[in-house]
Amino acid sequence: MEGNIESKFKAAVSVDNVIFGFDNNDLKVLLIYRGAEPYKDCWALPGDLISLDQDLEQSAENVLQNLTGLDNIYMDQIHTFGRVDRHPFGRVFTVAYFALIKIQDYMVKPSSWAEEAAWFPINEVPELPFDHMEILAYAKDLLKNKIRHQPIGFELLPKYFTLTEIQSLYEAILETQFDTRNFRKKLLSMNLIVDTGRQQKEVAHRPAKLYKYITKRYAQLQQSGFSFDL
Amino acid sequence: MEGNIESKFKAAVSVDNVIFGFDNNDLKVLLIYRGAEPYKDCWALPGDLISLDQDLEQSAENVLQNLTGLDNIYMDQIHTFGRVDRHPFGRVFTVAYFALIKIQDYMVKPSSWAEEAAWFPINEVPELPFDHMEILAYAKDLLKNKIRHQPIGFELLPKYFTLTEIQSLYEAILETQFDTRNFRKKLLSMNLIVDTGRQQKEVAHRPAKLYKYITKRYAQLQQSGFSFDL
DNA sequence: TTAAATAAGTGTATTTTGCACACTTTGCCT
DNA sequence: AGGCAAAGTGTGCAAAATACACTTATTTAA
Repeated sequence: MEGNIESKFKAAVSVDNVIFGFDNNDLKVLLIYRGAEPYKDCWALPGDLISLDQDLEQSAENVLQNLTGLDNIYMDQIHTFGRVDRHPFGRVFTVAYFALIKIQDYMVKPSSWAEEAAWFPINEVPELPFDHMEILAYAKDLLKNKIRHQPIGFELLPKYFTLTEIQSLYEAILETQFDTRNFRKKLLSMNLIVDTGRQQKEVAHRPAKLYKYITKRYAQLQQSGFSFDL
Repeated sequence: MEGNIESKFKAAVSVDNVIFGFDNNDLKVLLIYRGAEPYKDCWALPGDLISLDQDLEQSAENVLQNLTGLDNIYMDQIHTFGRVDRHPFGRVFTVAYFALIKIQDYMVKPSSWAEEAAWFPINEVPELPFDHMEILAYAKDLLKNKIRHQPIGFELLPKYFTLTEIQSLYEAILETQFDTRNFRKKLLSMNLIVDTGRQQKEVAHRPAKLYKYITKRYAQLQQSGFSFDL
């Protein structure tokens, strides 16, 4: 390293993840219970300081991986927060990410938790430390916008899902109601999901057909100028 | 400061601005000619290291202000770049911003330049150092998406503009052609711009009407569930 | 076995929006 | 006065969005 950088410019940089899940018609966020200062014994967004030999993206993935044991997850950078006084121990910038996970995949192996963690319905999140409330607000907003223009809702659903499930996912996130017939017509006309021939089991009513999302299809369609919209 | 942060986490953070302008039917970017190492004597995005007592947003605004003398400019955070080896002198994260300026306002007082700077048409940008090419690509992309859903195109035009000007702005950024009649119909139906009664002067053909953008109107309409789309 | 309960699934008519398309007007210049 | 250059303007057709209500499949309890 030839021309070193003056220490008056040196700050810490962290990543914070807003991890979304969907379950029982509720959009949920995964929070951790802080075991160390500052803000010990508070619920907060999972995050970590970035060490100098780690790429930014990599750090965000590591936080997720350490917490959930999951890999190959949809993640997206949200925004970077850098108020001078946002951290009580010194100057810390934080780069916020969001991740969408299939909550069912995660629930089955909670033994991998490095720290105490819990899912909170998006409207029952406790007061969060630092500027995490602001980060969460940004994340919700981005999710709302993104889900209408990109087929990312499927990341929150199990591999096989019903049309009712995806509709209520959209309704939960966008905080609106859709007409069932119109919603289905539009969704199916995009040819991104297919009927698998399977059915729901063990429900106390007419079982719904199970569909799956065809990842490749979207990539193909995009070439031809197709744009997702719901 | 009670619990200090270990120095193994300390990196530098900079801001880099992608400053867009529109002139002569061309979308342009403002680049500076670097007078210092690294990459001395290269054209690059204007940027600066953030000092510890400065908020992130503030730093981005300062870079713009120092370069152009302009204030109250539309700016937006794009993305943060944090590859380990992106800077040859050490670990430097950079937060990229974009700014939209009325190029005419700027052109008249180039004396305020702190460094040598020049406008480059977006398709004639020279090879840029660091990951600035990647940053520029992100910025173009964001601009393309944003301009279709938010009335930010006006930030690139003079206070009074013609319908032809705004159409060619959209055509330049989106790299498409619009039908004049349909474009005008849609734009005018949003009630965001009004005919000022003024006219173009000193053109060798029928002078066009001059319109202006009503900032307040958009805020009002948003309340009523209106969404901008072009 | 039958009836009730629950959610799944399905079609049509109307309104709105998007899109294609070509000629006339205004003012300047020579 | 005639030519030039860009501004400005309306209609018809096709596609998409919206509003709207009943039938079907399965489980559970009488």
